[in-house]
Amino acid sequence: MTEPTPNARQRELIEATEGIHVVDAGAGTGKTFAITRRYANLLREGYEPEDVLLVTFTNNAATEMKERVVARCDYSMSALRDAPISTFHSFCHNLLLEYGADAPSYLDIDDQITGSTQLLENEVIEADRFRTFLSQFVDAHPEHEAVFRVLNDPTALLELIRELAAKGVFPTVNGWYRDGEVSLDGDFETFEKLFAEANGPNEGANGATQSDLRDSLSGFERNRCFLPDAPSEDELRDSYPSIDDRWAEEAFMEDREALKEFVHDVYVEYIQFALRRNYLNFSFLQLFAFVLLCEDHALRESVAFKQVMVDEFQDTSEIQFKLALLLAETDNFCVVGDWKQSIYGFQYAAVENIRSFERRLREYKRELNGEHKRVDFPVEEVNTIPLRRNYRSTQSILDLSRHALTVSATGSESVDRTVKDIDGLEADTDREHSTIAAFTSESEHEAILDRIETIVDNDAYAVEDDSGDLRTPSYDDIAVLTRTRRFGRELQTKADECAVPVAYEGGVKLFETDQAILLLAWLRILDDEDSRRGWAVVLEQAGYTLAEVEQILETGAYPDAMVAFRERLTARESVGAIARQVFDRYGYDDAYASSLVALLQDVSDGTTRNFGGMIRFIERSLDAEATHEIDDNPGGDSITVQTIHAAKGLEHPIVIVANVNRYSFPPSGGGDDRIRYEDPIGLRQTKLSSTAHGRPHLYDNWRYRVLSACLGRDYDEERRLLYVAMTRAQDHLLFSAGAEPSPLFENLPLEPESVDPEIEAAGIDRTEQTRLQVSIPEPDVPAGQSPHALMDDRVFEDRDEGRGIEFGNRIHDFAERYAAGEGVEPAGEDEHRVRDFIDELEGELHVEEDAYLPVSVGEQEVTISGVIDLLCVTDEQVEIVDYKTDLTRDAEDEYRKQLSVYYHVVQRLYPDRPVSPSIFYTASGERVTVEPHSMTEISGLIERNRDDTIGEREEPQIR
DNA sequence: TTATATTAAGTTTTT
DNA sequence: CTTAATATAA
Repeated sequence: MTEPTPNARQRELIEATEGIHVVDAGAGTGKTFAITRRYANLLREGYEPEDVLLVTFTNNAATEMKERVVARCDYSMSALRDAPISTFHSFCHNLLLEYGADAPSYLDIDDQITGSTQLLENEVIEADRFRTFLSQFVDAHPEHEAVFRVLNDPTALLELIRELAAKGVFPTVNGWYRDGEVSLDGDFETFEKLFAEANGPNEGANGATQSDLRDSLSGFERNRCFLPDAPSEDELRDSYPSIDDRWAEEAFMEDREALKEFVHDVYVEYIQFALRRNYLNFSFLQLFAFVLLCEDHALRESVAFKQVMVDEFQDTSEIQFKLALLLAETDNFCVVGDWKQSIYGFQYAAVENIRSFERRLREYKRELNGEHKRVDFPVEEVNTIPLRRNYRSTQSILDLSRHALTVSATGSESVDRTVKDIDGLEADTDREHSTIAAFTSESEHEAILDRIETIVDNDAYAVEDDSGDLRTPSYDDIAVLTRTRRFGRELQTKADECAVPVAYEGGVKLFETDQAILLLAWLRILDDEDSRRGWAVVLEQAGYTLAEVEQILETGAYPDAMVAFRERLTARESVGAIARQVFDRYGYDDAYASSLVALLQDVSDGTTRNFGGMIRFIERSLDAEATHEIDDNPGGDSITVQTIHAAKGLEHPIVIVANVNRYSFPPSGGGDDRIRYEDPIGLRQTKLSSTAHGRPHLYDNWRYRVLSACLGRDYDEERRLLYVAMTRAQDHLLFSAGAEPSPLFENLPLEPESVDPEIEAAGIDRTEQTRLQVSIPEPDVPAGQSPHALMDDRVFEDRDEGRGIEFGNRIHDFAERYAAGEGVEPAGEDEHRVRDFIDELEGELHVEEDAYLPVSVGEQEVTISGVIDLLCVTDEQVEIVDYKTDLTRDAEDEYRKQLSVYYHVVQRLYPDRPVSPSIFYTASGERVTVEPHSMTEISGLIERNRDDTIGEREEPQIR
């Protein structure tokens, strides 16, 4: 790809190598391009790579940056290998490895970070360790009993610790680090303002009506039980239209000493627990790096950089902003981001970092310079560079996307921002061919698939190609973006049934796959502890009826083959090896299986055969709904389905924003954490344990009730998500909702069309499964047919007019070997013609390619398989050749069916070029191109064929 | 306009 | 189970 010339703004960024710069880099404005150019420019100006810190959001981004920098400067990839182009986390990791041994001592913790301290990456394992820690903790601290009882989910505490760490609140052994405690107490003055805002009277038709706060406190006592000190609803809502101001203080002021003590002790002791077990989590990495840089002035000054750049600044947390400041030696400080695309609040990203950059910068400098000067450069002058030219989308898409940031997300919410307040982007392209539309349907999944089918090959949805021309769209050009992962999975299932090619991208719940369930069952069998449960799964899976399974479990008369298999597993050394053998046995040879093997091998240290531990790990992973990135890209021409989060940074010619429904976008329900840390009210518990009425009981915390009524819910991030989704689109943008669209959908300036999908939602039961055969040695595969099964058998009679199958085989054999370049000599006229024919072909030749085509027939999923004689592939096209030794062309209609199957297989392999199936008649040297049947026709042919032979081709019986 | 009942959900994911 | 938005009754 040739790099374009930077525009004026980009050039400003590239050349502004001194001073503080905030780059407001809108979507698709060539941000990465400009950053890498700026980096290269710094090197050109004489900076060494080790002078320049460039922080990215992900490791992938770091690698990509390096690659792009290498392309623009004299340094090689290996020269930049150790350059500080990395994520905050890996920077901190390296820093601690090198200088961090005593970092814990600044928190008065004696344990050290040593060379053997590992980064614990798997959160399921960490949760497990945390649970272990917590049960010990409770035993050791009976004084915390009252707060501990309040917890419903112990791992929520771990999440709280992560949150505190991300916000720079750290414990020391005897208290809190620096002014951490102030944050925990919250800020009453700020809260008072929120209270006043929520409590301001509303404007009614005739005079003032009650405040939002008074309104939302109606039913204050319904379905809950407060401690006796709580005011009654009548007391609380005594005055009208606003409640009495004194309630602000009454609610805010609360004795939280016990709570703070509890959180403190859990926090600091968990850090100690982790250090003693030689591990750190991602949060502690940043925590210790910050403490180290804060306290060790000599070290900070020695590692500080002459240049600091932070990419994706809208996704940084408070602690990361502060880390960046500590790492800057001068005011050569450049942050790049787009507040409109800040969608990682749940990972404690703080939009304010970029939205109120200057204020935070000054605030943090003051804070960090408290008793020692740590940020030794002026922060008064900040230059803002807006990147507004968008190289991705059409103007109409960009114009609409601004509305996303101002739509109200509920029926009642009012957004106090208008479209005019949003800085718009300007499209680089003049083309204005975009279709922007919205549709609703009772059956949304089908409606989406239906729409996809109308888009593909439809010039009304033409998309711009690399050279700026319009071309016809294919599946590849379409992406369906969803708020929740669940909808994407559902859509994928539906698409499989309707034979629409889909590639789901993003994390997969690995432990919910058949593979994992089966493996878990076998581990249970091996473990003995819960072997009945394991056997039940395995037997049922093998096709035994429930009654039979019960009987086998009763008598313990397990099938011999299974017992033998168990013995073989027992001999295995490691869990990884066991997993591999199980998958081999069942014929699982896919990405899920190999990921499972790798993961289990990884978490089990590769050596232990601790089945109990492994079973627990899998169970925990199931509980936690843990997801794993699986490299399962089938390739080929297929639509992309992914979450909006996963799509960030990407672009697609055609985007369908799907599932914009009530309860889904924005998602309903809030967290039910019992201990929370919220700005500006600080640390709170939603329930209180007390024996006020004799028995211990969990009371609702009336103060929290009032406080949270003042905070309300903020839907800004949901709007930004919608914005991100919309700005992924290059050419066309569609929105889809079901029976109950979200206000986000209804309030967009669009006129939704209600559609009735025509795509047949044929309730196809997938029969595809792989079973353990107990008496049949071969694993059962999907009902298989060869393309010949499609054909009318009569055509084979007398086909070769006496030349025979033997003859045909010989010619095929010769053709295969000759095409493969084996240097065989032709014998006979047919073989000579084959040789001449092959010699004429230009392109890459593939012989005897296996072809599998899944076809939905009625309620069944059937896989047609066959062998393609010859494929000739060039950049422009792909030719399929099937040799026929027939003397006549009488059977051509039948052969057409066979070639059609090959055609569809090959077309999926090479979606970008035309595919032409043809027959080469060896008897005449004639080559005939065949018009392939459509998939629907093929499935019809199979059905007809099957009906003729009913009863003959039954599913292989199990057992 | 306000109080109560009903409803239908249960995120997102990188390090 | 819990939350919060909305429909409905008063």
